[in-house]
Amino acid sequence: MPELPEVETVRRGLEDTVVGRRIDRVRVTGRRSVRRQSPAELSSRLEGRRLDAARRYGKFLALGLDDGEVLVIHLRMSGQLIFVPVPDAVGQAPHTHVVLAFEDKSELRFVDPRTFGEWYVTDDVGVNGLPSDFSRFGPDPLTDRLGARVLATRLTRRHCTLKAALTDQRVIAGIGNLYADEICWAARLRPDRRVDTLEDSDKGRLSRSISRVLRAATNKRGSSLRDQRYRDLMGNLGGYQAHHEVYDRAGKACRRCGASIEKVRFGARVAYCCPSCQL
DNA sequence: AGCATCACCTGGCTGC
DNA sequence: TGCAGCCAGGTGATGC
Repeated sequence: MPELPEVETVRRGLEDTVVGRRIDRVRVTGRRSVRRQSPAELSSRLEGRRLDAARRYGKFLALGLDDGEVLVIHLRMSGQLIFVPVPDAVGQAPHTHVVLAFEDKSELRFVDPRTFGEWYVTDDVGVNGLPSDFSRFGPDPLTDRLGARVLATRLTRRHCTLKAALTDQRVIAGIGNLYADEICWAARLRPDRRVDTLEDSDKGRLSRSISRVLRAATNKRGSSLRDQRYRDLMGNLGGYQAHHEVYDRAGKACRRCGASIEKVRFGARVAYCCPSCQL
């Protein structure tokens, strides 16, 4: 499931491939991927436009068009973008729901088995080139500075668990299930710890861990899990899975203290953590 | 206001 | 072997 490091890897791929290309034809075949507007409307607002910029905020992609509008793409659980330079040579993968065909015949294809992912075009764009309603999200830890003081402010008057706060996009944008667990381990804090019990020193470690884990994962081009679902635009796997400390490591030894990693369940979600060195 | 729960969806896994 | 049933997981809506 793509989170910030995976989406950032895809964004960089988009910058290297489709930015600068003009859209010739849009094919929407899936029923659910375009739902805020009709597929016909989406197509007519895209066809003839040139892609001018590939931006990202949290887990959202925002592709700037040459008329000022923005194409927003969210991959959600299983969405994948594939760049195909020579379409005739490559058969279309199952669950391909949207295709942008460019004037030079190359294609950007959207594959999404679980159909949670979404595409829409909006003209409600701020000066940063992002949709105005993205202001409801918290800071993006890769592009905004998220120091201990800022983080502490964003966590005040909250009584939820640390993991719930980390994955709440209104608090911080871009963190999901996997990286929340990895960040908690790096900060030596339990994911089910109540945020109102955190000391200043905890928040300091937390802010450093958020930045460190997300940067390291982005440098490794994200994580591909056992299903190898996540791939970048060119079909390459990510490399950060080899560096996971807790995620999907139940029963294995903590590489910091040797204790057995636990899979703990709270609320409707599951989290992985070390019962010994996370407090 | 803020927190918890649910709906959305389907490939893949578990267990009988 | 076959199949039913469950699970994952981000976001937004709904309920409390």
